[in-house]
Amino acid sequence: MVRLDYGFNGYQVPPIPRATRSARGRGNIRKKSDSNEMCAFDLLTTVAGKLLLEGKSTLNSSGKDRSVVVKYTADPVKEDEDTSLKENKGFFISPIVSEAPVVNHCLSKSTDTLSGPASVITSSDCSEKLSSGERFVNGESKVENGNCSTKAEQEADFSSCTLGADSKKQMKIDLSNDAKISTNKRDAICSSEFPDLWDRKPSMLVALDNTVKLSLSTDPDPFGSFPVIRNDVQLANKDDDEKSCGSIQPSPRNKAFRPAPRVGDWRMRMLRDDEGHVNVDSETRHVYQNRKNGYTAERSQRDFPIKKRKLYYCNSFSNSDGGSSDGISSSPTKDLNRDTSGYSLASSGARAAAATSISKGARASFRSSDSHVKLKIKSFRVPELFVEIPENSTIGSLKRTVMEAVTAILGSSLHIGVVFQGKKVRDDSKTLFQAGISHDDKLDALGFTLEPNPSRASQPLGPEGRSCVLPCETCQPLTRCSPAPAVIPNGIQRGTYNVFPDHHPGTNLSNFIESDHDSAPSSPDASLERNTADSRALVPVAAMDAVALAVVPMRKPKRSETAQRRIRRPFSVSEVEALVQAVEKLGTGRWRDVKMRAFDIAKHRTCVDLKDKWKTLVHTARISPQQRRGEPVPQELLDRVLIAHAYWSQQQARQQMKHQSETRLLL
DNA sequence: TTTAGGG
DNA sequence: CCCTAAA
Repeated sequence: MVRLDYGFNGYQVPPIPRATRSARGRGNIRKKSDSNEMCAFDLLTTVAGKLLLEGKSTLNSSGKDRSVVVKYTADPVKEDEDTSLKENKGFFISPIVSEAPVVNHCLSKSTDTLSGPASVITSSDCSEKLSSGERFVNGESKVENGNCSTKAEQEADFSSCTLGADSKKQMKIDLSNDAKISTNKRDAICSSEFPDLWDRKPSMLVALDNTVKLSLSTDPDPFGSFPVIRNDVQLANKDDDEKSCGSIQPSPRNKAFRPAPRVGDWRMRMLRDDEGHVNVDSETRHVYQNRKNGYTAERSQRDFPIKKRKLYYCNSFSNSDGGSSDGISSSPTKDLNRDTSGYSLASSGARAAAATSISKGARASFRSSDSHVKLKIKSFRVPELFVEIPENSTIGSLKRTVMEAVTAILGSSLHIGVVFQGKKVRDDSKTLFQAGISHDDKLDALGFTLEPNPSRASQPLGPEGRSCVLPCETCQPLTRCSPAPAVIPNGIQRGTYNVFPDHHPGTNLSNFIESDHDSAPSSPDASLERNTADSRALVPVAAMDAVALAVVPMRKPKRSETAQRRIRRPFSVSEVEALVQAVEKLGTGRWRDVKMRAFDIAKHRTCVDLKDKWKTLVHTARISPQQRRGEPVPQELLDRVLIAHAYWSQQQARQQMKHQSETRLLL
């Protein structure tokens, strides 16, 4: 080891022979993975639980203030079952600490705007434009038997709603502030009003209704014994990717309401509910098994989202026939079906409820006098996603994995599809009026779908190539049940898919990583702690929303194997800092070492990424500050970049000179 | 697989 | 970020 005095104090010049280095490095890696901490509870094969994204959009570039929280609740009642530990696990993406933006329900006071129970507001509801003169007030709303939809009473603002009046096991959830939802057996919310909407065959999801339960503190059997993935994602697509509102408020403490900064913001909440089901579980479980030992956590997680295809999402619908949109609307209901009695019964009950809520939700749409069609998308379902993670992974890695799974899906592989009166509306240039979407009475025939980005449609399916694809046809039937109510922002007419800009807000995972890096259950966990209770409270809400949920996830059956482009993850300042420091020490050209040194935990940062980043950093440092874009990097760091770059460049040159002279001598 | 570069 | 040629 030689220490150079030149330039930097800690420079090491001893480029270890490649072979040696590699060997050493690999050894280290192995060692590390072997020493992974064991989790207190087994996460076993899959991440079964609910994914709940709340608060600011995960898509926001300001992804820093969110964290993934893992919630685990032991279920005493089922403790005797080996599945008990697998239940009640939930994942939440929540705003970190006070950053939590949010208002539980951004319901406008306008009587024109209707909202379903636990409805989520989208865009304009919160936009200044629409909300101007309006207030989001906490009120109370009650949904009673057979009436999950909006009624006069719901026209009032509320941050809470009550479902199901009578029931022994009444569940109450604090949505926020003082909001509460209490609900009980499915019957309470089931309505027979729109049975016709559900005369399709039950899907697997429906079947699941019997086993998937709402996870409430009073509920002994929250999720049945099936892995359930529930997520509730809020997407925001704003011009500036700023903060958003209209998210469910998990924490009562967060009372501050942040109005969306811009008009025309388009945000929607994606909500996905219990999708797991027995078959899926068993069939996919093996997928999660690790192939090799050494190929554990680190590996699987690293490859997770994109290319390695360990992450894939699909519909759990059996899509047997008659296309079912069920997945969506039914899911929420499951939770409400406390009664596991009869499958059909439960199913029908669920359906009824869903139908009701939907149809009414649709009615909520209205046409304002100013020729604007106002819709409210209560929620969107996110295609099911599976996560593979070794059971000996740390909670932190689990969080990251889930976060990546979610962001990978939301950030790069979805776009919006519009379904109106059973048909997909493909012509983006057509106006709402031309499409007939402006008629109030037809709004309930309007639905939105989240579709995989065509260019990256093909996703790895099950291990055996088990298809998880949901036929496009399925979307048809969905229409009716997907009255995604939402206020339509100005931009919607232009083309819905714009809703998901490609540059998805830098889902910045670095936070997690960093936090994890710090190994201090700091901020994220702290927020977690706080939100835990609240998160739990949210569950019901999600369920509710799901009921009203209208969008059907669907996936194009086939598509070229085009590899999916990785989502963009801008380097955070701290990452840059780490990179700079590592390069100062190791020099350029040793990216693998740099990676191991500074980004060992950041699975998504490959040595190539680091190399590229350094390249751009050097470039950035050379251009004028005015020309720089993105999150500003402290000048101090840029200076170091230049210095280090100059130093190592020179070093490299010298090395070459030396080499040349040596060969010359030999000759 | 890692580097190094171009795109 | 991606893709590749080289090593």
